[in-house]
Amino acid sequence: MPELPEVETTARGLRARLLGQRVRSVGGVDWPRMVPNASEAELHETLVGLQVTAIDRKGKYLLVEFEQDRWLSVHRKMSGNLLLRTADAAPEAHTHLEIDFDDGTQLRFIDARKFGRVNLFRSREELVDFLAARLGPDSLVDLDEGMLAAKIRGRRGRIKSLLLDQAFLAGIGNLYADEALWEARIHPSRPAHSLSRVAVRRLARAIKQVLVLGIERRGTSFSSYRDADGLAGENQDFLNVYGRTGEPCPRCGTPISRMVITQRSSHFCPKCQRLLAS
DNA sequence: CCACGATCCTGCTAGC
DNA sequence: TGCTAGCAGGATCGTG
Repeated sequence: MPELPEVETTARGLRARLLGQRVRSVGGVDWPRMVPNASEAELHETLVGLQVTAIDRKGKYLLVEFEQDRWLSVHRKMSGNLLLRTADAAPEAHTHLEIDFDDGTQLRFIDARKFGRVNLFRSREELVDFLAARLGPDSLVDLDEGMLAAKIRGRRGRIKSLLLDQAFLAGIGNLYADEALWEARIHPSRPAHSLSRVAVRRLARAIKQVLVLGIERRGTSFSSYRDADGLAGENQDFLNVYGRTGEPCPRCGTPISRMVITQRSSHFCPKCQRLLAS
């Protein structure tokens, strides 16, 4: 599942190879639903001949800026990958969009589950409105203890649910939420407003830590995630709780528990992460 | 504000 | 071995 570290890793890979490249053609759209606001022909007509001027990330959205204030946003949801290949490389299954560049590089959007989405924007304002309607502050760039404390104030929902809410904080998904809560020793079901000031500080630091380490390890390849060059990350070798139900907590040895919160499995240590605690 | 359930998809796995 | 049922998950929308 691409979350912030996986999107950031991909953005870095694409930036190194695509900045300054000019679009030769856009095609391969075989599932129109994945591009809800443009047809393949519109994508091609809008982007052909334009240079890539920036690659950015906001939350889990990858953003590509072209000349003439044109933009693409890509959300990979669960199984989507963006891969750089040469145009004559062997085709890959589940490819739903191909962008060819002047130097022979081909950017492929590959997504077995077809949940991913690509959107075209014709101005920065359109893009900013789209993102503002969906995303809160970025959990890597904007997060600090004071901001988190202010946002948590008065929120009675479970802390795990809040961390998964992209309008609350953008970029955290199920895996990094579980890892951050374990690191901060906070039970995922704790009502957000019940966290002490010290606990909020631990959480802010833990979120930053798991995201930064995730990026240093080039993402978590738990299932299908690959970077722009098709390589797996390494963070899956360092997980403390996610997907480790029944295995010993690395801190105290207690078997890791699993429970469902907001329709999603949560992994935590029942001893280190008490429901009634500071 | 908050919880819950349904929806979208298909690869994978557990179980028979 | 071969089949099937169910799970996995991010975002969005509807209901209570």
